[in-house]
Amino acid sequence: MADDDRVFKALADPTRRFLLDLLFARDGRTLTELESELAMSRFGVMKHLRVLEEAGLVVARRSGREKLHFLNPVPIRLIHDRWIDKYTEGRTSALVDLKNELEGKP
Amino acid sequence: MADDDRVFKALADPTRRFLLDLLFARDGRTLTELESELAMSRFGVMKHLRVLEEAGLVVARRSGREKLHFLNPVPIRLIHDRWIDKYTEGRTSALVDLKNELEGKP
DNA sequence: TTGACATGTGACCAAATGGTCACATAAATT
DNA sequence: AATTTATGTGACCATTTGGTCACATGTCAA
Repeated sequence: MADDDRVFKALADPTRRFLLDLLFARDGRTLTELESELAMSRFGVMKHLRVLEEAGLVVARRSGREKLHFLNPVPIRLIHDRWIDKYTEGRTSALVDLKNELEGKP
Repeated sequence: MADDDRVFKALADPTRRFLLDLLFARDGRTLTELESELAMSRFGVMKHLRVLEEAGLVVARRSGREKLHFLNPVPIRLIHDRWIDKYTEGRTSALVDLKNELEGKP
C-alpha cells in the first residue's frame, strides 16, 4: 500500500481522528490515558493506534511499562501538499488579497 | 454518519481519488468514459461514483441516456478548513513572512 | 517477592466494503 | 420496429475492518 493511501485510510475513521485531536491537544499520552477518553475497550484503542502508527501519524516511545504516544503532523502536511492543495486552490484569502494589493494588481 | 466523515471515507479509496483526478482534469464525463480509464467493471465504477456523490464530491446530471459527472471541490475545502488546516499550520510560508514583516514583527 | 499495573498477542466475530454478474429499463440509431 | 447503447438494481461473494475476550509478559511498588 502506498504511503499516502495509508494516511488517507487512517484518517477515514472518526475514532482515529479523535485520537489525533487528543494528541494535538496534549502529546505524550499513554494508552490507558487515551482509552479513558473513549467508550471502547483498550484493545480497540490499541488497534486504532497501530493504524495511526503505520501511517506515520503517531510516533510512540516506550518508557518503562508505559508507552507514550506523540503526534506527527508531517504525513498530513504531505497529503495536503501533494493532493488536497490542488482542490483548494483558487480561493482568494485575505493574505493573497494583501499580496496582490501590494503588487498593484486588482 | 456526519458529513465530514462521509468525505473522509470517500477519499480513503485510491480508485475514488483517481476518479476525482480524472474529473479534475476534465469535467462532465459519462460513466462509460470513466469506466474506460479503469481496470474494473462498470458496476464497480458505479458504486464508487455513488459514494463520491453521497459525499457531495461529485455532482451528476442526466442528459438523455447519458449521465454526466462533475467535480465539486467544496467538501474537500470544508474538511481542509475545519480539520487539516489545524495540523498544517505553523509552517512559515512566504506570505506569512511578508505579513509579519509588514506588521513589524521579527 | 508478591501483587498490582501497563501493554501485547491471537483467536474470534459481526458488519462494512469492494467487486462481480444476471437481468432490466430507457434513449438513440438505423 | 428492431437493435444497439448507456445506465440502473439486486443478489451474491470474498476480504477487510472494527471490535471483543482470554491469556501472557514485563515493570513498578509495598
